[in-house]
Amino acid sequence: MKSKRRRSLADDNLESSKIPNITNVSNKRLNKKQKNNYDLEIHNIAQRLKGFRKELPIWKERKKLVQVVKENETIIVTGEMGSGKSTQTPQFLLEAGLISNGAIALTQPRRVAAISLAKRVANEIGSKLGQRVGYSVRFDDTSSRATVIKYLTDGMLLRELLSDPLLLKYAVIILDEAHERTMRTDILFGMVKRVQDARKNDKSCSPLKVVIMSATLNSQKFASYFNTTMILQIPGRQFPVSVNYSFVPQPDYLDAAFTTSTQIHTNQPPGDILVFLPGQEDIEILEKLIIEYGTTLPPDKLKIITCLLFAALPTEQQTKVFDPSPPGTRKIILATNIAETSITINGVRYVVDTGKCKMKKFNSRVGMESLSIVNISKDSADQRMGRAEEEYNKMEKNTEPEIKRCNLASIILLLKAFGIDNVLEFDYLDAPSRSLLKRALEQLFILKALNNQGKITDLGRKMSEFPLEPAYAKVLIASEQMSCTREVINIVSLLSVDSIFFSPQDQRDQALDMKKKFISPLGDLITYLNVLRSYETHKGDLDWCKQNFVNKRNMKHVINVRKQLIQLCTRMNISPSSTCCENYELLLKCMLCGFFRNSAILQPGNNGYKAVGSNQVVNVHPSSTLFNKKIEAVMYTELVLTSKPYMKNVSVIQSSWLVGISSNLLE
DNA sequence: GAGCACTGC
Repeated sequence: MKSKRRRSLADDNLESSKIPNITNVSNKRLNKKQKNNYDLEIHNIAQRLKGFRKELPIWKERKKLVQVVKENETIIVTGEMGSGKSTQTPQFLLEAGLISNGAIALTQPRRVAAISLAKRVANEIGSKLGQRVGYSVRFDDTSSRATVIKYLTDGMLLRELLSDPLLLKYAVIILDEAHERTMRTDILFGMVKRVQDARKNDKSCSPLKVVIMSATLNSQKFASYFNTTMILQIPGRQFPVSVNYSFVPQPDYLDAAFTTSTQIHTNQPPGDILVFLPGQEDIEILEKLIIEYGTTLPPDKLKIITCLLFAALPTEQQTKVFDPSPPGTRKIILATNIAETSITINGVRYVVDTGKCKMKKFNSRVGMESLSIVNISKDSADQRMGRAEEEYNKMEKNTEPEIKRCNLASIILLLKAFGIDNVLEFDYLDAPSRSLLKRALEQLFILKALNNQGKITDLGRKMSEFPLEPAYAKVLIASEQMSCTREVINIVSLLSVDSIFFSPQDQRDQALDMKKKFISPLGDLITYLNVLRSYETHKGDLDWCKQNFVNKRNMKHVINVRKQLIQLCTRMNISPSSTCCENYELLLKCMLCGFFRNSAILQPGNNGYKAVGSNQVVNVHPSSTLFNKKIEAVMYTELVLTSKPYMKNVSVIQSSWLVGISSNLLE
């Protein structure tokens, strides 16, 4: 446990709040005089920002940076947050005239980061967003032909590889936040190496420069993987931070978090407290404890207000953390790791870190995912800033990369679509285990995305075009023959969010009650369709959503996904409006084309279900509308291991449908 | 009759 002064959580955007953002102003409605004023203002802002740029630690290194990029194919740049590397590196290269034959791409693992960096840099070079500087994230692309500096999510660059295998648009690719080791960045490492080689060997192509940017830890590993010795270290900014450690490990982290925060409250000067906890349950328990403690405080003490922060919380409640604490109060924010990278809160002076987080692991043997509480890595702790010293030394240096612990089916299909036939021998920075790879290949083979030689099929190539897990893409393509594409698009979109419902703990019964009117006897998938239909009848009205415990933010995402899938289907000559009307039997049969392995048969007696593929005993999750319903045969989209193996998103099927199902599948 | 870290296309 520790408490300390905390620096801003923002990376390179320390001053962005002080800068008026005018990049979103529409130019169309301005008259000529206004237009001139507007251009002048952009110019003025860029001038003012020049001062800020010169104060960044990376400014002193700019000549060296440009020189090493000129002299090397690949370089590693390390630097802590606030060094300015993400905003300045592309500008230095641009100003040095290094990119006459293509643009600069800079990838980020998160959308918000890509967007805010692009806005910031657009202001700095005095350009309108979407002109010389732009960004590209899912559902939102502001880049144009004029764009020379493009910020994009790692997933977007992966998608661009499908249509532009040599990335010829770009002269420089910068992979930022490399230490985070998302599955997508890990694949990009191998792919940019290949693209670099391919362009070197093809005299008609210009060479590709690669810059890997990461936190200081582990730069050597990147250097040897990329066969370079060029590591440029940028000093970070200095912040007055004091770290207080607990002398002994804390067995009960929740109790320790409670004691530490209340001690800070009684002994330390005003300033808000941010507490990192692994999940919603702990957050809610600790809130109760703190509120109770608050009632015991003498009237002359600061009052405590609590704020909760986790991803599943509706947006209005999330934004409460940004309200400044009223005079005479101290705000205690109880958060998951959403506050580690994604959200910046002003006014926080103390951080209490339990050092725990939840991590998803995929068990390839049984094909189940589970979520467990684990110790965070040093990378993470540094981000959260320090913690009990003894425990810190015991921590793993880095979080285990995603590629070693997640389901690889979709990423393997993408590699196959890139023309990598032998995915076992792909040049991974860290290779995933054989069993994870085998499981992914098997799944793709069963879906007929791969043939028995492991080569990608026409169907597999089509599937890879969709931003969906392979089974969903398969169902979508199968829906063309079965004339139910409209319904499948809806279902697949609805399944793209964690939950379309919101159920606050204190209103659980009301939430369940409101859900009843949507319930279909055929199970969860058709129930979701009913919710979507009603949501659209009410035009997405916020009050309707609240009344019915429907998560508006997630529904908006559903609508966005649907729009994208409709566009993709149209482009691929799959009519997105073909409908089975309300022939749900046909619809569920179609879903079975992707999920036939995910079916289970009710066991005699009270022994749950037996999964068809693996013969293991599985149970209907209590959140399902089919819980306790004793259906003869069911199909599910997800199997999770918690206290038992549970099936989620469960539908009624007939066991007779399973006979000969694989011969019915698309070739 | 259980349990819902966080991203991304």
